[in-house]
Amino acid sequence: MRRKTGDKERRIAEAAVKVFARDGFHGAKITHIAKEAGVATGSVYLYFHNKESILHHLFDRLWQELHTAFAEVYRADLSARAKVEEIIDRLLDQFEKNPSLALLFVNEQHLLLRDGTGEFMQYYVDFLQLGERIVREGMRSGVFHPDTDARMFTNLVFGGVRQLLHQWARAPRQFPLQSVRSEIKRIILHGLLHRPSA
Amino acid sequence: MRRKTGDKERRIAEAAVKVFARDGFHGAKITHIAKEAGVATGSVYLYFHNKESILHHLFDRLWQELHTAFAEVYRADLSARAKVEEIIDRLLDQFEKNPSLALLFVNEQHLLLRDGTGEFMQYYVDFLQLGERIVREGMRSGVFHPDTDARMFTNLVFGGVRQLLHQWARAPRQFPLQSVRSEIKRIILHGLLHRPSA
DNA sequence: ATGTTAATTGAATCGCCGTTCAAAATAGTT
DNA sequence: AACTATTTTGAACGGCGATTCAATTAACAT
Repeated sequence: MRRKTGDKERRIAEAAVKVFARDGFHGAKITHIAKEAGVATGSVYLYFHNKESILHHLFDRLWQELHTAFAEVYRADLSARAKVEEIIDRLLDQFEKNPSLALLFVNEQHLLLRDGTGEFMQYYVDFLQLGERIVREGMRSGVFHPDTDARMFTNLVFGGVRQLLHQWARAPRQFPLQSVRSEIKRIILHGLLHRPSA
Repeated sequence: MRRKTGDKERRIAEAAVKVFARDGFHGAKITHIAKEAGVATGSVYLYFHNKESILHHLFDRLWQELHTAFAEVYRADLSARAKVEEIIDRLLDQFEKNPSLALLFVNEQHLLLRDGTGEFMQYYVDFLQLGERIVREGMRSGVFHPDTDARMFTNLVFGGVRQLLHQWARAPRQFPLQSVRSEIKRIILHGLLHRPSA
C-alpha cells in the first residue's frame, strides 16, 4: 500500500488562490497551479474534480469561515452599533494576511453568483440577512436612524468594503487597512455632513 | 460598388452587451453575439478586431459618457453636497434603461482593470479623482465633516453604488432604482446613527 | 527482500471556440 | 444589363489548455 503524504490538497488550494488572483480564473492554467504547488499537473485531479471545483472549494471555505465569524458576532452581547463595527472588522480580518485571497474574492465571485449554486451561496445570503437583522435591531433600540432601509444599507456597506478591499489589495500603501477600517466606520455611522453642534 | 448598409456595428455592440451580461465575457460565444445581432459570424470581425476589442469598445464608450456627465456636474454651479447627489444620480441614470449594461459594468470591468490599459482607464481614474475633489471642496466650505478621507469616501460610495446596481440588475423589484437613489444619499450624507436632536 | 497496492507523474489527447478566408451576394456605375 | 468593388457569409481551420491514463514510484505488509 501507499498512503497520501504531505498536504498536497492544501498546497494546491493555496497555489490556486495565488494563480487565480494573479491571472484571473479563466487566465489561470492548471499547469501553473500545479507548478506553484510543487506537484505534477495530473495530481491536481486527484484532489479536485476539475478546475471549477477548485474555485467552488475556495469560496465554500472562505464563506464558511466568514459565516462562523459573523454568527459569533451576531450572538455576542454587544450593541447593534458595536456589532456593525465588529462585522466590518471580521470581514477585513479574513483578508488582512492574504491580499491574493482578497483579489479572488473581489474579482471572481461573480462567476459563482451567476448560477446561484454552491455551499457558499447560502452563507452569502445569510450574511446579507444577518446584516439586515442587526440594522433592524439598532433601529428598534433607537440607536439607528428609524427609516433606514436595512437591506439597502447592508448592500451599500458590503459593496463599499469590497471596493476598498480591492484597492488595498492592489496598492496596500495607498489604502492601509487600518485607515480603511476606521474610515468605513466613521462614514457609515456619521455620514459625510458636518454638524457643528455634534 | 457596394456601401455598408444599416447599423451593423451598433447592432453587434448592443448584442455583445446582452450576451456578455448573460454569459460573462469568457462564456460568451462570438457565434451567439452574431446571431443576436442578426449578422454572420464573420461579420463581427469586419467591425471589431477581436473579441476583447469589443469589450474595450463597450467600456470606452460607457466611461466616456460617464465622464462627460460627471464633468458637467463638476463644472456646474452647485454646492458640494448637491454635486455628490447629482453624480450618484448621473451614474445610475446611465444604467437605468439597460440592466444588461449594469451587469456588464459590475461583472466584467475587472478584466480590463487587470492590465490597466484602454481609453476607459483614464476616465475611471479621473472619475475617482473628481469625487475626491468634490469632497475636499465640501470640506473647505465646512459642509462636510472636516476629517473625512476623500479618497476612502469616494471608493466606499462607488463600491456601494456598484453593489446596489448589481442587485437592482438581478432583481429590479427587490431593489427599485428610486429607492436605491434615495437610500444611498440618505446613508452617505447622514450616516446610520440616529440623532434625536437633528 | 519481495510483493502489493495506492499515489504520483507528465506527455498525449481531444473538444471547443476564436478567427480566417474563399465564395457568394449586392449596391452602385457605365 | 453587365461590370466592378465592396460587403457579407459561414464552413473550416488551428491552437490552446483542461483533462486523461499508461507508466512509474514509493509506502506498507508479509
